[in-house]
Amino acid sequence: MSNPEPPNGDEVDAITEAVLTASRLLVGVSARSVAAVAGPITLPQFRLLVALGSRGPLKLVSLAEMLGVNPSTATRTVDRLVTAGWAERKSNPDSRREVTVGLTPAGRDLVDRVTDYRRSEIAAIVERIPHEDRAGLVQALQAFTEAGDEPPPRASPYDAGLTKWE
Amino acid sequence: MSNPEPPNGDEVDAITEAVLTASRLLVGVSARSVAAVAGPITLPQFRLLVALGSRGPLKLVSLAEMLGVNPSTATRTVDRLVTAGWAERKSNPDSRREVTVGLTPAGRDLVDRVTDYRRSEIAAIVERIPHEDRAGLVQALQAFTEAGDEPPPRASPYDAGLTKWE
DNA sequence: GGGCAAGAGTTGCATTATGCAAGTGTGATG
DNA sequence: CATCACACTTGCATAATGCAACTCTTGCCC
Repeated sequence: MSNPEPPNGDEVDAITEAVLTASRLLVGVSARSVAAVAGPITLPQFRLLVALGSRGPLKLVSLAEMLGVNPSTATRTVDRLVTAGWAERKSNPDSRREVTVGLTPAGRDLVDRVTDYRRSEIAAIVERIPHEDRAGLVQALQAFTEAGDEPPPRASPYDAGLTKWE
Repeated sequence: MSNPEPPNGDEVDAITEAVLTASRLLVGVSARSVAAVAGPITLPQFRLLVALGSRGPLKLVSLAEMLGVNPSTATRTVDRLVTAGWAERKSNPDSRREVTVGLTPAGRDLVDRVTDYRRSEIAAIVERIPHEDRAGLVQALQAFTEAGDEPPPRASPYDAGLTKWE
């Protein structure tokens, strides 16, 4: 609010709108990637697998916290994933009141396939960007990401672009 | 795959990763915005309101199509929104088999508040970006958005950054 | 050691979200 | 007017969720 540059608010507004628009596109890519690859699974189930994939085996409460859901919900979602063969419960020898949940090979494979698909979708878009426009993109996006990562110091439950909401 | 530039695949990879990272951040912003403003409402309900807000009153089938859900789901979600006072059913005088659904003032207000909140969240991030990095951002994002908008010719059910998944 | 509070997970209960299939009107067509 | 396609709606079954109550374990204090 006290910058030497003349056009400040306007610049911020322009960037904000551009980001908002790009945001919609990216969210769509995430959505289609899960739908395309992870056929029979539901989204909440997939989110749980992603959490396990990025953070390794977790105890149930931590998992619920990461996903922002009630432990009871996590319990039952894990039940279904175990039945489907994508996750497994392991009893913790150090603390018998804790249950550790991990991915099975099939679960890890599913997560990898979706991530690969999403990466390829984004790459396909990037390849259509004119070369002269590409230069600033990496730097600009990194600056944006850095600016956005700082204030919300909490851990990211938003990995894989999948949140409880969108 | 037949470009004169030497570093091509690498460049694409770098941009892809940058986009993927930014994507997670943006998705988190969307999520928090809804959660912060739209207290009692559920996400599927809010998505429906957003669809109505951006496309105006719609008949039920169109609405379901936009949201990517079964018409029966749309019917029942509309039921709840009507009960809550955010949406209203209007019979179409031209075709008695169609039902037009629109926002009530309260519904429109809710959608506006969430959108404003999200815009302010993004603006807050943008303001933390160093000036020298801002220059390329608008152009880069626009190029990205344009590149991404072309091939998927379908209408955007992803408005408001809210999809059926994430 | 006994007892108690806190923590971890599960289960009961109620509501919402969803898809598929079947049923009810309505419109368009020949 | 008979029929077929469309636009919902409703029945049915399963998943997702939160809250509250309950069972075990652990940790801690006396």
